[in-house]
Amino acid sequence: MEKGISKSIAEMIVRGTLRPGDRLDEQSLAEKLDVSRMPIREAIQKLSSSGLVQLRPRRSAIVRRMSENELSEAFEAMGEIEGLCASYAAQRLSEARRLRVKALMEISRQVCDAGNGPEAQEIDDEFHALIHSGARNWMITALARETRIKVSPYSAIGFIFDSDLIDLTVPHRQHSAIAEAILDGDAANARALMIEHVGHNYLSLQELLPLAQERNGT
Amino acid sequence: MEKGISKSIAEMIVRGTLRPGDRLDEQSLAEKLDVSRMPIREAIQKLSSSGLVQLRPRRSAIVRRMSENELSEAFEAMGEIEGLCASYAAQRLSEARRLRVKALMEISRQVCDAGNGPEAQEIDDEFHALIHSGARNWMITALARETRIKVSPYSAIGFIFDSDLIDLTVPHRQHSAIAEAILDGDAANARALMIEHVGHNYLSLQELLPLAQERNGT
DNA sequence: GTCAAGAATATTGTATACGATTTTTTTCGT
DNA sequence: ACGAAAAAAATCGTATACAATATTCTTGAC
Repeated sequence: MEKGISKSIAEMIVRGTLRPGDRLDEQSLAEKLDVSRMPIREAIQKLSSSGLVQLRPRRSAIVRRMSENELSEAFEAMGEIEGLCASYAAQRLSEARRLRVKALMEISRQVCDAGNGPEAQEIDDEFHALIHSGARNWMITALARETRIKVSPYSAIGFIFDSDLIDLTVPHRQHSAIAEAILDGDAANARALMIEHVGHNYLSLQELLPLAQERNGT
Repeated sequence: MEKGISKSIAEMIVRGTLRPGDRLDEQSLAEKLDVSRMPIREAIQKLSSSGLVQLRPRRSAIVRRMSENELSEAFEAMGEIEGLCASYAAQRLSEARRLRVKALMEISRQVCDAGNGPEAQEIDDEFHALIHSGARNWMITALARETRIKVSPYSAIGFIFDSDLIDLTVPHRQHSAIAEAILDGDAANARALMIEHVGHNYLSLQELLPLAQERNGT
């Protein structure tokens, strides 16, 4: 693990080990990852640019914390970006990726029937990543990925799919509809369905966030 | 200038003092900015995340260099993002910003008549920044700004408006049309015109880049 | 018992130092 | 004179050290 300090820290944030508002103490991180403070500092700088971490001069950096408004706007932005990806993908998806989309939806159906939450989580990740890269524009792909990462500390990752509160058939049906539009080459529909999908995720999150917070004691 | 090392370096890149492919030697930068290598290293890390700088393990970082394909896709992405901003701005622009847009277009007309290149450059910057923030979504605004920065080393900044090869009335007319659509609340039109505008900028750039390269000896 | 001020502690920001790796220069053989 | 190998120089990556600032703890007055 010589080469991945910022990734290690990013993972702690995305996985929820470090939660929004938590201080990133350089020394304890240095001890935990068994390097000196310098690599930690550089990693934190990088993470601040990627938006996961908030720098405060002369004080500890903290995990980025979003207000309700900011979170709302973040999801609005994510809807537009992912919608853009879906629209492009509908027009440009490679044959290899078309096949993968079809296979993924079949797997998704089975996982959904089995009620396997963690697996559904992974499928959701791959589905969106597939559409990001399917846009066939490295910068749009990068924007979509970065946007997802910024939201991830608040988003589903780690507990939404994990809980019994969610009906797995809902995201599955939405994914299916998006996949169908993309495979049909219906760009406008793919975009609209994706925006709706992201919006729905935001509503789910609003319901579940309070529960998660009381469970963790934020 | 105690607090702005990464900004200093970013400016050198955006202004063209450092050009794509140039090495970012830590020691010489440290001497030039009169600090030790540590702050320089951290600044470079930050810039790599923002996309201006390309990190190469165990070798000097260099100013990000884009292939023709990458540049083309970058402009495509920029068109979509700025188009999105224009679309949102058409629906949400605050009264203060509406007034500023009107004032800016009047100034633009005068500057255009006078043939003042550098001034036209500044107006272009403010016009786009105004639309970015006019979208009233901090994340979309941030995405648009970052995208512009990433492209800036290749983009107009520094020599397009400066040259006699460009007809200042073309961007002026395009800006006017965009402004009109936004002020009319015509989101679809505002987006379409903005995408066309960015596309036109890309075409101009393709004509001018070879000239700039031979002038600078890349 | 509570609040404030000052001392002690902890933490960040930068400099210097040194080992590791890469790049350049030199040297030697053909 | 040209090319390859080895030595020298330069440069990056990390550790340690120390100064500057923030935070916490202690002490004392009301």
